[in-house]
Amino acid sequence: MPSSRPSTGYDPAGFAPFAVAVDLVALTLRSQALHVLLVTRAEDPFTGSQALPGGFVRPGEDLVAAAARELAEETGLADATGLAEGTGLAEATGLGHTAEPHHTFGHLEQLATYGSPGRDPRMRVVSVAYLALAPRLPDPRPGGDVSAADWVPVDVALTTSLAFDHHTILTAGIERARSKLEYTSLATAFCPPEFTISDLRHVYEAVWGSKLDPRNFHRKVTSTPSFVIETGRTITDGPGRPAALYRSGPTTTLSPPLTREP
Amino acid sequence: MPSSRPSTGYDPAGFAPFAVAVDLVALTLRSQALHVLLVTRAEDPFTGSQALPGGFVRPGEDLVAAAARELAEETGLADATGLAEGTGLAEATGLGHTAEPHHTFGHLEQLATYGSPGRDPRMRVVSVAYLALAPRLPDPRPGGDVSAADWVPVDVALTTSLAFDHHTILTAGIERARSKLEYTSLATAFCPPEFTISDLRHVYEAVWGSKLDPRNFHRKVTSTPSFVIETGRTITDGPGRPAALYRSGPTTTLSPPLTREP
DNA sequence: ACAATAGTGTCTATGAGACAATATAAA
DNA sequence: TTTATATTGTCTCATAGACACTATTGT
Repeated sequence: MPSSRPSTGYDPAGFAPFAVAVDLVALTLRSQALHVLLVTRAEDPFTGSQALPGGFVRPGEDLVAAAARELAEETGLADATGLAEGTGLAEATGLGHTAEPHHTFGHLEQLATYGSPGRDPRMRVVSVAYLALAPRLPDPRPGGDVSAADWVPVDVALTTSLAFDHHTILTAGIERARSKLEYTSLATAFCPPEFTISDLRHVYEAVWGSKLDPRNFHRKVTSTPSFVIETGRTITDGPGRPAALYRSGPTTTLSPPLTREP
Repeated sequence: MPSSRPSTGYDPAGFAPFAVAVDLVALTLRSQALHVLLVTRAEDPFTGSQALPGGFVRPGEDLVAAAARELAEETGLADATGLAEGTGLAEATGLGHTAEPHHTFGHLEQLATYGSPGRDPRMRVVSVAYLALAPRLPDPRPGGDVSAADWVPVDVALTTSLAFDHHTILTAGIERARSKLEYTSLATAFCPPEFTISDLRHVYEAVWGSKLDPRNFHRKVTSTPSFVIETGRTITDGPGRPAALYRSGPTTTLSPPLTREP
C-alpha cells in the first residue's frame, strides 16, 4: 500500500506512473459448447491479432465498472454497466448474489492482475483481468479500435495465437470457471432466470467437457438445499416428459462439492 | 488489454496515470495461533494507524518481485526476494511447488487487486494484494516509513481499525487461506522443511479455529498419496511417543478435500 | 406403439467421523 | 507407575456412482 520507504530511496510523491487496464474473459454457452469473446485488433500493437476485449481504466472509474463498461461496449448488452451495480449481472468479491430477488443472471468477478514489465511493448501496463459469465448473449458488435468481435469456442481460442499475454489470462479464466463449478452454484450464471435441470447439466458438461449421469445429477442438485428453487412451471421441448423449471436459489457454496471425474 | 476506443473518445496515448502498489497479508503461526504482520505508519496519511505492509511498485519491477521485496524489507527475512524466485518461498500462480526438491517452504500468491477511486486520499492508487504464508519468522524490524512492525493475532487485527481499505484486504486474505487449506496442500507452507503430523494439524486448527481429531487427521493425511513424505527420522518433544518427521510431497490438490466442520 | 427425455428408487463401494486399543516416550 | 502423545484398527453412517424402473411427452 501507499507506504513509501525513504530508507530505500523511494519517494512517495514521485511514484512511478503506470497505465491500468482491464481485460475480460467473457464466457457463454452456444450450442452446448463453451465460447469466449474475442476481438480482432485494428490498432498497433498486434494489429490483426485476436485478443481478449478490454481497455484502459478511466480516471475516477472503479475497476469493476471499467470491466462492465467494456463488456457492454463489446457485447452491446443492454447496459451491462448498470447490471453490474446490482440488478442483474452480479458483482462478486465473494460470490455474486448481492440482491435478494434471485432473478440475477450472469456473473462478473475479478480474476487476477498481470503486470510484468514488457507485457505491453508500448509502455508499462498493469491489467486487471475479469471473468464474466452469462447466458447466451446476442452477437457482439464490432466498433472502435477492433475490426471484429466474435464468440469463439474455447478449444479453438486456446489453440489460437492471442495478443499480449492473453493466452495466459484465458487459461486462468477457464480454469477458474471449471473449478468454481465444483464447489459453488456458479453454473446458474450461465442460465437464464428460469431453467431446467438439464440446462444446468449442459452447463457442467460444456465447461468440464465431460458427460454426467442425468439421473444422479438431478438428484444431487435438487437435494442440495436452496441450490435451485422449483417455480412450479414446466416446459416441454421436443419429445420426452416435460421438465420442471427452476430458478437459482441463495446457496452459493456446495458442500460436498460436485465432482468432475466421470 | 491496452485497447483504446476512439469511438468513446478515449486516447490510448493519453492514458490516465495511476500509482501501482502492493500490499501484503503475511500470515504465520506463533504459539499455535495465526498471526498477521502489521506495521504502524509513521507518515501521512493515517499516521499512527496500523496497516498491512506494502509499498509502490518500482518502474521495471515485476508485481510479485515487489511483493517479495516488501516482505523481505519488513521481516528482515534473509532475502525473501531471492526466495520468491525459486529456491524457497514458492511463487504460485497455480500452487507453488516450482522446484523439484520439495524443500520449499512458505508461499506467496496474488490475492486480489483493489482500486476504488478514493481508497487513498492522496491520489489514485491501484494496489495488488499478495498473500504470504510462512513458518515462524523472526521478529520484524521496523524502519523507513513505519515506526513499528509486529506479528499480531488475527482476531486482534480484525478488531483493530486499519488504514485505507486494509481491513477488507485482510479479511480476504484470511478467508483465502482458510478455504485453500481445505482443498490444497497449502498448510505445509506454514511448516518448516521437516515437520510432524501434529505440526500440520496445529496449522489447520489455528487457521480454522477448530479442533480436529488427531487420529482421523493422521489417517487422512498419510493416506493421501504424496501429500507428505516420510523422512524416516523421528523427533521427541516432551512426553509421548516420538513423532515421525515428514516433508511436503508434490501433491497440491486434495481430493476429496479436508473438511472443516468438526 | 416407439422413441426420447424427466424423474424416482435401489444397491454397493468408499470414505468420514467416532472411538477402542496399542506403542513409546517423560515425570 | 502415571500421563501424554503417536499411530493403528474397527465400526457405523452417509453418500457418490451404477443402473433398473416409472412418468410423460412427440412422432
